[in-house]
Amino acid sequence: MTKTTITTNKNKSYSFFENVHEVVRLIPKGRVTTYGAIAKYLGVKMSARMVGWAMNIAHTATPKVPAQRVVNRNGMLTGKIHFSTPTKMEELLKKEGINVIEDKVVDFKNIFWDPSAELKW
DNA sequence: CGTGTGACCGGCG
DNA sequence: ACGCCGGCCACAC
Repeated sequence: MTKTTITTNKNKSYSFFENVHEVVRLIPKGRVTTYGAIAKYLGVKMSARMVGWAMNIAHTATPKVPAQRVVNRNGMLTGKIHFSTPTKMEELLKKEGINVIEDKVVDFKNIFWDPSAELKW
């Protein structure tokens, strides 16, 4: 669905968005990652903003992208505002076993999942 | 077609 | 130590 026509043609080169969404979907349950990590994995570590922008249309992407597993460098749920409800992101994370306090992931560095380190190409 | 923006990150003052 | 500003790429208007 979603005839938004990202690339108009079925070119083999997938959009940057598709790549980001795919990586986010690869995040194991109970783990979180950062925009910078995803950007770095995609080869654009400097452009972490693009990852965030990709998440902006995450709700339009299919299948649903677990954007709740993506947080900023500080482990804070920066993108929770863009969810259906401001607390939706926190609830989803808690359901996955991730404890969230003050919109921040508890023991973030411990449950941090680096695609570059785990996937290693 | 050109400009602006965007859920960030990192460096510099 | 804190605050500000620049930067990168892609999409929407």
